[in-house]
Amino acid sequence: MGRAPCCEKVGLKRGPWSFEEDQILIKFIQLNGHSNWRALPKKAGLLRCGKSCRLRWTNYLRPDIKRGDFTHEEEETIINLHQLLGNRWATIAARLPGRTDNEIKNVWHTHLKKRVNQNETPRDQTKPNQNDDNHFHDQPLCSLEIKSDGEENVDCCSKNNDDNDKNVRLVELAFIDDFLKNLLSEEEFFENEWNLEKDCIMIKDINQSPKKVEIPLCGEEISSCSSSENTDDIMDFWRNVFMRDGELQEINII
DNA sequence: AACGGGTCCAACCGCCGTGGA
DNA sequence: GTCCACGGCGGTTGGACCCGT
Repeated sequence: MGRAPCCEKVGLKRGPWSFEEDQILIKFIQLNGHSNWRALPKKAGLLRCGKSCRLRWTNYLRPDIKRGDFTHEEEETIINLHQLLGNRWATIAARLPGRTDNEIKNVWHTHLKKRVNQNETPRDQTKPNQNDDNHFHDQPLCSLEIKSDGEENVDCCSKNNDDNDKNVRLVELAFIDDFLKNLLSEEEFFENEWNLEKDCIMIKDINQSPKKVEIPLCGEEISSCSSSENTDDIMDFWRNVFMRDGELQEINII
């Protein structure tokens, strides 16, 4: 017996959404939020399954969705991040406010993939796994050392950075997005300004100006961190990020 | 105008991770 | 520890649209 369907499909409408359905969904979410997608269609009076409602909202109806053609900068960002991250559309989308993973996935398959294939040089083709979506995982870009006394040291992107600083920078940015999203709400993440400093991320909270929060990038000494996160939390977070994303290639017990 | 092939993109499907009971 | 519900994600599909013949 197969897995039970995500929702009772009998009697539910499928296919393209009508204008009226869109309006019902928008109004309901504006009034009540979307804490429970499964229950939402029933409460809102929509003959759709919760998943369909969530998809419609996140990919089309959300007020912060940016419509229209991708800019050249956005396309370059997608190409660069895809080269590093593979088909992790949600992570790539996090670097492009207003763009959805679905949209990025579509633009990749319809435009960018062809362009990248056409622009490939013989030198690129000599690199191993160049065309493999997951080749990023073949490269140990980060390491975590756990010393015998319990002290840990996350060496962020310490490898492969002599020959490609740009790529390393992009990897850092991808990690930082995850990092900040873990700390901030979605609104804070997109509204607040943040900069990558030499040893830390500086976040300028626009709602509590001129407060700044410093978050160390690596396992270096934390001297001026005003965040509520303590060292252990930060180290745990980075370890979890690396473990989860598969980037952690080494755990050295010294 | 009609047809057929190619392209685009919204929507669906199924799997996975997570958190609560 | 196990089960289940749920949200999120990436892969895929199908229909609308475009364009050349």
